[in-house]
Amino acid sequence: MAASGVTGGGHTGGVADRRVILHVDMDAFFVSVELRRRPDLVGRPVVVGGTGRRGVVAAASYEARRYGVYSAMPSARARQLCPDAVFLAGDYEAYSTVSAQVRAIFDSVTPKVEPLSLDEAFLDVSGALALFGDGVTIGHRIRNQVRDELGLGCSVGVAPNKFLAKMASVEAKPRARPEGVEPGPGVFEVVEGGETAYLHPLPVRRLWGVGPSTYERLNRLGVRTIGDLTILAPAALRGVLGPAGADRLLDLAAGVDTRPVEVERPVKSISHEETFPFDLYDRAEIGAHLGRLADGVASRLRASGLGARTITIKVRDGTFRTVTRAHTLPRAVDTAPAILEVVNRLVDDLQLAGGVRLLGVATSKFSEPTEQLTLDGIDDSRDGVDPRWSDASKVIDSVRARFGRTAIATANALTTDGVRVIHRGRNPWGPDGADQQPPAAGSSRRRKDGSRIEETP
DNA sequence: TCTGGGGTCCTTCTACTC
DNA sequence: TCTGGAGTAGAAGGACCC
Repeated sequence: MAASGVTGGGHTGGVADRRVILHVDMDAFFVSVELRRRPDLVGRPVVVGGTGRRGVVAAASYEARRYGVYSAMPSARARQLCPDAVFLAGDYEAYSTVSAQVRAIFDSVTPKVEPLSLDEAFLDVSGALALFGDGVTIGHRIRNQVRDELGLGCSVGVAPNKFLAKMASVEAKPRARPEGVEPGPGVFEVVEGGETAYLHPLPVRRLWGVGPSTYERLNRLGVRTIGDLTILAPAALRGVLGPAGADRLLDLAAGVDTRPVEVERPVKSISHEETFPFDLYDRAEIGAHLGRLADGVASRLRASGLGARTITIKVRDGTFRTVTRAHTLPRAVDTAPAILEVVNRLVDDLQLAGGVRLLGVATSKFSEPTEQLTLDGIDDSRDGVDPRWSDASKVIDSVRARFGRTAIATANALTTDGVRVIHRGRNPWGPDGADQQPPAAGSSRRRKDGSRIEETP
């Protein structure tokens, strides 16, 4: 097993008051799950993600990364860089199942687990040191268990806080270079007292919260490394990044991060959005998609026992320009018609002219869905929406629980012909290959000048 | 060659109230 | 009655993360 990299001085304080945080990051998680089912692909460049036009890469095997393929890259670009790669559409359900199995291993070490996504999590193991040994020992224990029980690889960062643990897990990872894949140490520790010695020589881009835009602004100030940041006048940094952003970066550059590992974080927004393989021009078809998106969001709200006061729409046009519009209701709602009522009003106010590439519906400002008492009794009219929708929504939920998500749909989710139910795109990383057929004859595809494109099926 | 989906947090601007 | 300042909430967009 690979040795752990250790930097900095010794520990301060005894075991009882030491804070030891692990960041566990699965290695090329989605690809690794696929390779368990397709062992014939082991050692080959494999890419998981959106397979069609407008799709993006969700994960790339280390062999694919040698060619410069990385996640979030447009799939078309990935195909160019690595034409021999095997492209697979993602299987989100399978990844969720395996993620739960990984989570069970974490839970066997400590109850303080904060998942960040399907493939990574923070673990506060401060209370487990007496039982299992120090952080590095626990890191190796988890790696071995994940490999032996699930046949997957992961990398572990060990440090006194979340930020440093995350930085450390990057050091622990394998590296893909053009000449080959180099295995990483597997476990890497940043020891208390050695934070700045470790951090300061690193490029400032490695800091959490420094993306392309902030990096560009820091570059103009002459900041190249994390150490450069600490000798800059704080006022200059605040002028460029704002007080909150500047103070956060300065803390991180000093290795300071007091955020606890949060086992349960309250949800602040629930949304659905979708990019279409072809731009939409027809208001009725756009309305049908909005109905479906509103229905999906409402369904998730009810499953969480939440109601939302703020409804936000997101529209991206053919030129990739994105606009959002929001409206806050006096009371919280959780039914599709109540959400759709607001959504349609917001979309109509936009006065769409060109094609629509993406539509999104988001909800926020949560509380329990409210029923207001009036002189006549309970008023559940939800801003003009028939109160019986509340009961109908419960019926929809129970039918779907029994027969599956697509067993029932509201009339809103019908196309203009009133027959075909519009379903969600199958791949969360963009329209997949099966979505690539252009719209049928008589549908809404138009040229940029607005004239209709007639196509035969 | 075009650029996903689901989130969070922050900044700026505006409207409103006291 | 008018005006200005402070505080707050909402709206819109940007940036970032996985």
